[in-house]
Amino acid sequence: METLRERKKQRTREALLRAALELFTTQGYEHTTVDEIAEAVDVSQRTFFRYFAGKEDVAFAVQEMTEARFVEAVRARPPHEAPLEALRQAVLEGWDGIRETVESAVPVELYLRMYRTIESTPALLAAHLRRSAATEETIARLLAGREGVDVDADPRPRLAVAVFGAVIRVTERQWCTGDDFSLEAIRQLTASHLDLVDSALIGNWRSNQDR
Amino acid sequence: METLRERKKQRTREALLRAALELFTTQGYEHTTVDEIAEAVDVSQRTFFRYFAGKEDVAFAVQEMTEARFVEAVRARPPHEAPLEALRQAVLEGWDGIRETVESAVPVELYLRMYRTIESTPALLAAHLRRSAATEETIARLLAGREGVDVDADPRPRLAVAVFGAVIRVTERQWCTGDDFSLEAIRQLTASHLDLVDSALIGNWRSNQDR
DNA sequence: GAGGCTAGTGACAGCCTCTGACAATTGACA
DNA sequence: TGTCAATTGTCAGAGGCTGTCACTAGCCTC
Repeated sequence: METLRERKKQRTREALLRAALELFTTQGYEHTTVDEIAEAVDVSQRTFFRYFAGKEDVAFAVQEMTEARFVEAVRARPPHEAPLEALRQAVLEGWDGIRETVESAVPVELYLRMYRTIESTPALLAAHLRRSAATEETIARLLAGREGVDVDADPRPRLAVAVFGAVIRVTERQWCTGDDFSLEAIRQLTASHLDLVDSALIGNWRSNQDR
Repeated sequence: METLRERKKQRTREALLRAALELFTTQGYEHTTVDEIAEAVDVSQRTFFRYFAGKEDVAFAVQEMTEARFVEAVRARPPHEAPLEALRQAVLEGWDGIRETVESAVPVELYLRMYRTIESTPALLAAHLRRSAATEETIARLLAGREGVDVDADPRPRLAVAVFGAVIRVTERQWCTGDDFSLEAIRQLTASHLDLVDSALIGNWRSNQDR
């Protein structure tokens, strides 16, 4: 981003992104039109579509950054680590460094608000789940390669990653519907839920009601 | 469905459903317009929207029947059964009786084709995942009630159901991308994957490469 | 069995998302 | 400064979806 042109482009994109998230989180995704976003930044509607593939695309622009970071974190885990342990550490790392990951684009506070908007907007939740599925496929291939198994012949990598992803989704959902929207809260929930999986799968929930 | 009016309505709805699924599975979901579906049944576009909330809605009309059957199957499982065992039996029952569930609306063969179309169409896959999430919430409440725990205080019901759902999704995906589209194949895959979960979570995939 | 009532329908207009085509503008660079 | 290329605005249009309104066909009562 050296030339004036590139800087201008960067600024337009960022302005569109912030305006969009601000509008989405305040008046709702469905009740925000693309014209409105473009108008807020004072560009034509056509220009908006030159920067983002669609209304949905801009809603996930920041999530995309965090997902990429997560994949990289997994890739960077030591190879001797057990797959699920690597995933666990990678997510927790992700939450720890969420500020550095996100703040270059938008304030973390806006990111967290958007996170909740996604979860409470059917159309966005659907897109979020589809995106998660795609990420899971990436991770499954990553882990399979690391463990030296064929991802298409052995279903276990995909199964493990899918189970892990399921726990993450339960966590997200509980955080969004709870009342503590702090960063610490979701980090805590993530760790706690990952610890609970074994106990949950046993299914004898009545005996040890220590929670 | 006694009066002539009601029979006519029923026939129109069914005709729209079959025409839509036929078009979706042959020329693709995105490349099929609502006008086309309406035209195939010789009604106005407006009439289509009186029977179905939208293009997406008609694509899931049959899935909705099978999901309802699944929820009922879970509800009907003996109360002493462990949660995950109840879910396992319910899905397998679902596949066994899929003919009776579906055939009243469309041929099973069309249903299975649509299943694959959903999985390979991003927009439909997203909707499918969102719908699955909703079903999982229902099941979680069901199991929690059965086991006598509070679904909002104890995350384990939701965790268990989410893990189960994750396995089902991996199964669906593998079936759709495979080459054996038979009913028996998906039933077999379901059982096999459910058996593999424990082994997958251990994460030591290299040692016993018996699969 | 005639007439009123109502559900179902078609026709039309309009909003919103998204895309293609073309012209105008603005920065880059010699 | 003048030329070139990138960026943008304007216009047109398809497709999903909704509201409105008048009309028709089935149903119900007398």
